[in-house]
Amino acid sequence: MVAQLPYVTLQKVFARFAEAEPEPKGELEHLNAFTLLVAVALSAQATDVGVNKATRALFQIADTPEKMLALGEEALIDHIKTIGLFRNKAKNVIKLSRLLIDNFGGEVPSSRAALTSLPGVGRKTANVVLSMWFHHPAQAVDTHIFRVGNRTGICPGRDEITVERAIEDNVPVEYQRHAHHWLILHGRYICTARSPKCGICPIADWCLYPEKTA
DNA sequence: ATCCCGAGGG
DNA sequence: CCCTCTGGAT
Repeated sequence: MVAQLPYVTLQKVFARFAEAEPEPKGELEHLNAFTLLVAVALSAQATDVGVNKATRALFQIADTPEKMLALGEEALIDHIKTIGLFRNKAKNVIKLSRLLIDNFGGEVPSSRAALTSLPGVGRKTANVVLSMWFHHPAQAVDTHIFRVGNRTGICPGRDEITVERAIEDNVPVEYQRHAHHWLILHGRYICTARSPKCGICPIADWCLYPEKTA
């Protein structure tokens, strides 16, 4: 088993997160459900800053599946060239736009099965759309949350699905709605992959990391 | 387990 | 230079 913080401690941890940032929001720019889905798909192994820079102009001309198809793969590549994995992503976004029109009436579907049937959309991306757009109780586990969860002991797990369950089972219910963004922002700015900023960490008092490195 | 794959940080 | 970034498909 991976070391996990007790429930009473998690209450204090999340109360601290809530105190510092009462309404945490994602940092991926989008205009509607379609652009959110595309933005999240593009964000794989890329920074939100880089994705936003590319999608700003893109979404102005292509904010619907129809317009994305009209734009076409080559022109789409021109827009997202600066993002890693751009060839696969461009191909996926075009196919996905086609499928939304053919199979879902041009709308972004609201079930995990339907979402993950789309190319380039896996469990993580689906969970982000489900929770952010449809307000379903889904926990998306990205690279930050996986690292933070395991390093601190807040929501540990050998794989992403185990971490998802750790959040659902152990994070106090009243905090689950914002758990995703609290953890992600914490991982992005404080509990960074390299040289975490433990000196300014608001939850350092309860973190298991010092024990692990001792 | 491996490939995809550019930009930014340290 | 090496590592990391809101992963997914094979």
